[in-house]
This record gives sequence, structure tokens and C-alpha cells, in this order.
Amino acid sequence: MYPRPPRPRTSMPEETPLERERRGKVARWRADGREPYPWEFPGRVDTAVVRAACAGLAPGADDPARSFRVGGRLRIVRQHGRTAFADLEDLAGPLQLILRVDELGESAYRSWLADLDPGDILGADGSPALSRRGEPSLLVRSLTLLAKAITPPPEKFHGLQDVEERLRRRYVDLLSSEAVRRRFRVRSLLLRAIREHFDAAGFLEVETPVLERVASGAAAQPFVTRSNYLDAEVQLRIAEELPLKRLLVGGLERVYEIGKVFRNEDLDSIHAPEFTELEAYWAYADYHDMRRFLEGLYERLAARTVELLPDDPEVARAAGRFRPPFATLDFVESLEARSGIPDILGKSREELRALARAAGSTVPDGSSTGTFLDKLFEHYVEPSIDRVTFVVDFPTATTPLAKRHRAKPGRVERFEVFAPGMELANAYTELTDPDEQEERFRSQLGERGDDRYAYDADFVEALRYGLPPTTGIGFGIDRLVMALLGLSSIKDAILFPPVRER
RNA sequence: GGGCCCGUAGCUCAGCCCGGUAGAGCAGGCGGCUCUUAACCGCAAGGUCAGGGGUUCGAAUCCCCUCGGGCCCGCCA
Repeated sequence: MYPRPPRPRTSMPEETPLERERRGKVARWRADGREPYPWEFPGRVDTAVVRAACAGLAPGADDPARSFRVGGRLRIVRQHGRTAFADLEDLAGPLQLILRVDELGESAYRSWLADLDPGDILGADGSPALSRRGEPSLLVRSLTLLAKAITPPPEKFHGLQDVEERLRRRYVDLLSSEAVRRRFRVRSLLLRAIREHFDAAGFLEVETPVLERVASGAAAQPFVTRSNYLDAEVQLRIAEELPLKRLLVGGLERVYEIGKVFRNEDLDSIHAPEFTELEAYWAYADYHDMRRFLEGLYERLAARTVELLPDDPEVARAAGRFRPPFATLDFVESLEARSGIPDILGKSREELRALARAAGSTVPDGSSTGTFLDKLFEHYVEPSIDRVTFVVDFPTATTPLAKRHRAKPGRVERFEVFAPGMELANAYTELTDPDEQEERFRSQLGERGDDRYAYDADFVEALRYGLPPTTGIGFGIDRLVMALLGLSSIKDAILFPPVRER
């Protein structure tokens, strides 16, 4: 039932001549009693400290009274006989090292230049100096090899261009591209800003199980595995919704979770089989409150993004979309207006199926009413969305976990946020009536062949204890990062996107 | 799942249409140069042309299949 997985690759690729050359250097190093992979390098400062210390020096001058130790990756060596320039790079940026026979001594100078290669991790001690051309530098007094690179880094100017290699070996992509390092650093800092926003509003960050007996809370194919403890099949979660709402029944009032969810479907530019989802549930509030809260978050993230990447016009354009005021579209009104179809809510499932077919949808005949409505919206309205837009008040059939609209019959209180080309967030006033919840689950199941949402009897039972009026939201962090940075592929927002065995 | 495109040295790329001994730059090796910024100059070396099959006197090049990747479409709240 569960075939043994293929073993990960354990054999190394054959050694290249370049690698043989570098191994020879390691061997020489060891033969001299020196350690090419030492244990520590205390007292290091980052390169920005040295660059700052160069301020005020005259071109060609150095300051022997001050001394610094730096460490990082060696990128390029420019040799000029008895002087050489080496570019060292750490997370703070690049720093030029000046190596001189006069400082290092003839034999040390020669042997260092013979043994160093681009890609090596190198430590250096020396004094701040400005080159004659005015480049902030470290005039080196001594060097320490911190890790010999056996495999050479990609070409110094073009870096790693092959998209496949960049994804398979993200570490090479990172080490050869400052822009890639910066992008993932920004993702991390944006995630921190999101946490700050929720924390400041009194939300509690919680964790709920990834392994569930039946994955629920959304419509998606689950990944299936096995638990020895339960002696049963388990599924990886496809949403966080139902466990989080149980926590509000338990009185936690405001909770959020940031974690991976798993949907066993194809990878494309806006879908990944495992992605980072944030879901938040807020008791004693409705979807209007949630919209205001989300707008505040967007405004904060837009500002933070531009602050982190001030010189990128593409980022400025993308992040600029997340400043209020935001557009609003009523689901039913906009669909009726764009399609010319009257009385959408009055249509039967069969009529909607025919309309969806006419609009080019190929979903199965047995799909639910909600699916056909989604397809119609996707066809008639979505392509025209050219800014961050709140689509509001969906037909009840599209959304089994949302509360019916207090004023619009046939609708639920729900909004989805769309950016051009993708859906960004989904929120609603939560359905809290246990009997209605049970009825909605059953009517979904009642539609022929539709198993979009697993019936979760335990969840209905939880609602019977009483869930306060509540609003909830879910959004994918990866897509939000894409939208804020103007990335066109979700793989550019994920450090290690899935790749097939080669 | 369907269509189109791509895979040549460690890296970045020519060569493919129109079949005739596999090229360059970077990196690495050897030599030169005490202020360069992708340093520069000289010399030598480096290849399973993704893999397999076919056509041909001869295939990186033309044809078929497979693998991997990209884009678009379909599927996927």
C-alpha cells in the first residue's frame, strides 16, 4: 500500500579536474600541519564595520592604529604581482582586501595566492584603508582559511542563470547572488512584521496538528501517509481552519497560526504543493472588522517592503498597490454586470453548469453549484481585476463554513482579496450555528459526486458548545510575498521549491 | 494531461536552419606585472554536445522515444 520510497542519492558526482586541483591544495595545507576547516574564528566584525571605519581616510591611506577581523566568502582575486586585491563578501556586503608583499612577507604572500580560490571561506585581520581609487578596503596583515571550497562557484559576472540549477541547488543561487539573498531576507522580515501586527492586536500564536485523520477545511487532494501509533492512515492538513475555530470555542478568543499546509496538486507559477498559510480567528468581531484589520496590515507591509528595498522600481510599483483605498466588487453584481446573465442566484445547478460550459469551463458535470459559480466569476470578472480588490458577499453555495449574510439573501458574509493574476486572501464571518453547519455539510455532500468538504462531525459537536460571533481569515505567505515584491513565480518566493529526481 | 520552447567545458554562451575533425569568455594551471574593480598580457590544458534509438559514407546539427526544466492552457477553495 505504501511502497518504499526511492533512496536519496548517496553517491557523489565524479570529481572534475577543477575539484582535483582544489583537493590538492587541501592536501598541501594538511601536509603543512594547517587545518583547512578550523573550528572557530572569534572576534569577527561584519564588513560594514570596516567600510564605515574607512570614512575620513584619504585615498591611498590606511589607519594602522585600528585593527579589524572579518570573515566571508572570497569572490575574486585581482593579482598585480606584488600587490593583490581580493573581494570578500559576507551578509553585510562586499569588502576589498588589499594583500601586499610588504605586509605579509614574500613567502606567505606567494603561498596564499597559490592556495586561494574563488569560493573559499576566508578570514582576514588588518587595518582600514582606502585604495588609491578610493575603495574602502582592509589592508591585510594576516589571513586564515576558514573553509576550503572544493567545488568552484558560478561565473563571477553572470552568476548562476540556469533556472533548474538555481532551484535544485538554492544554496548556490544564494551564494552567487546578493539579490536572491536580499529577497529571502525580506521575506523573513515581512513575516516578522506580520507577526508583530497580529501580536499587537492581542492575537495568540498557536500550533495545530499537521497530521489529521481526515484533512478538512478546504477542497483539495491531501497527501496520505501512515501513523504507526494510530495504526491507521493519516493525511497532511490542507487548511488550519477547523482546529483553530475549536480553540475559540475553548475561549482563546484571538488566535493565529502560521504553518505549512499541503495540497497534493500540480506546481505552477502560483501554486505549490506545500506552502505557508496564515489563518487567524477573531471572536466578537465580523468580516468588516477583519477587512479593516487586513487593510492595516497591507499598509504596514507595503511601507516595510519599500523601506527594505528602496531602490527597486518594480518593488515600489508592486508594493504601492497595497496602499488604501482598495477597490471593492460585489460578487453577484459584478458577475451579472460583466456576463450579462440576470438573476444569477435564481439559477439551478443545471442552468449554472450550462452557463459555465458556455464560458469554456471543463469542470466535471457532477461539480457543485458553488464550483460553477466560481468558474463563472473566474471567467467573466477575474481577468479584469487590475488592482488589489476586495470581492465581497459570495453566494452561499460557494462557501460552506461562512455565516449567511445579514442583509443579502442567498449570500454569505465573505470577502476574497484579489491581486492581478491571483487570489491573495479569503475571509468571512464564521458560521457559528451548529445545526446550520451540519445542514451545509450535508447539502454539499448531497450534490451528486461532490466531496469538496469532508463532513466533520466532531467540528459540528464543538460548535454545539457555543462559538462566539467570529471572523476568520486565511492567506498564503508565499503569494503575499510575490505580490509585494512583484515576483511572477511562486518558486521565487520559496527557498526550496519541490523538484523532481533527475 | 495538451501545446510550444530549452538542455553543448565547473559557470555564461556561440555552433544547429544549410550534416563534414566541438569554439569563445570566466574560473582553474604555468609565466609576467606593487592600486585593481568582470584588472590586464602571454602560453598550455579542459567535452558522455541530457540519455537512448534511427537515417546517413559521416550527426551537437535531421527524425523518433525517454528524462529534466521553462512558458501557456487544462485541473486544483
